[in-house]
Amino acid sequence: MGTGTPAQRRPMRADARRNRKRLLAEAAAAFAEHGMDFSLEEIARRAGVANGTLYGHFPTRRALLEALLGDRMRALAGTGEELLADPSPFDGLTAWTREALAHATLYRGLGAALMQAVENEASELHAACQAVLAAGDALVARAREAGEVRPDVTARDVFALVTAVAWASEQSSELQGERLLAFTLDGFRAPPALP
Amino acid sequence: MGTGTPAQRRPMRADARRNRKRLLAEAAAAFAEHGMDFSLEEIARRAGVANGTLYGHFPTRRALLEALLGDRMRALAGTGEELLADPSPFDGLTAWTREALAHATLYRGLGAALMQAVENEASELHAACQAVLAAGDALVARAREAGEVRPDVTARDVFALVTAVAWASEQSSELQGERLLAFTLDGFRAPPALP
DNA sequence: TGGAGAAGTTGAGACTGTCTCGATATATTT
DNA sequence: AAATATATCGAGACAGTCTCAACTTCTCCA
Repeated sequence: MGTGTPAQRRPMRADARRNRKRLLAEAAAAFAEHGMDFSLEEIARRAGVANGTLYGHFPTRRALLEALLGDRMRALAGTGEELLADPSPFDGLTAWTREALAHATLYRGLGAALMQAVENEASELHAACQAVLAAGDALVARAREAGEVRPDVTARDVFALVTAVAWASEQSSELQGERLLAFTLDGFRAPPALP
Repeated sequence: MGTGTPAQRRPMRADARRNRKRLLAEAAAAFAEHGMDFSLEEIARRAGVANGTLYGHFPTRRALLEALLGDRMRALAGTGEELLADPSPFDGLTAWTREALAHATLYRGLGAALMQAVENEASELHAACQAVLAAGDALVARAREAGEVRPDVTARDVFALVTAVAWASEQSSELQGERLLAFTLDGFRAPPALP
């Protein structure tokens, strides 16, 4: 039975691959429509497979959600790398956090999975998180060297706070999210040099 | 049947009051032990009442949780008022946020209810939230007048970000929470005056 | 090409949790 | 102590998650 990760010994059987794809597609649709609270049974039904098949591919609800999230994360890592080209390091970082906020807002409710994947090596998402952190690290390091952020800020801090802000703006409003992000970024900014 | 709020016409019947108290006590215990994921049925069983009785007092899981949270919130508002006596306005605010973080950490998982109660006037918690916001407002206003926080910071911003940080530290670690709170507070701090 | 065996699918049903409601019991009032 | 308002009871409807043994379909190799 599929483990969720690409099989190690042999490639997945053709029908299995097809079903997996359909399940993910339906899950994405349902998620976009109802947020976290969709029924797995319904996903299976809409994908035209039996209930048990879904569980074969994704043992838990979380596994399904995580598979869904993986692609997004990789995209975010990509954006981070592009933003290294931004002439202003701090602006680059700002733009990236804004992007991350948008991501997290789109995938409302999944922030928790994300935060835990960062720590948990066993998670399907861990690799994707590492990629995102690496991208963030590059941005933060560049801004630090330019003296634009406090020396003790890490990519992990940025990631955590942006995810937290996204969570908060889920609870209230997107506008509030923008506001909070602004304050947060100011907290990261280096105090003006004294000399 | 009890609505959750103290009855308006007559006082609650003696047995009802007793049961309500027991239910809350059991819920608090279960919550402390298992977090959000305890079964309402079990609460009823442990309180020695039938399932339906619980639902009579608290129509939804959320109602129960909110009732539980109310006391805490009032306590937090009280602490806020005391901290108005702190000689340094910013320190007072800092201490208050730390207190709030501890609260939110204790009541892990309830941040969402809190955030929504702020906005939602129909919520049982709304009044308690207002009290907290009022206390926060006083602290923020004092710090603002002393030129210690940015002029555009509101109590609501502080509340939202602290709750968000609490959420984040739930997902990873308490240590991380302290760190994030420090950055956050720096984001609220007024930039040093220029003249 | 065909058939053995691995890989995947199926769907009924066990289980758990939420919530409803008519019958029933208890407190309070007069 | 009867009348009435107020609560409680608990079986069961319903929905969701997840399991498993029987079955089907694919793949590979002779």
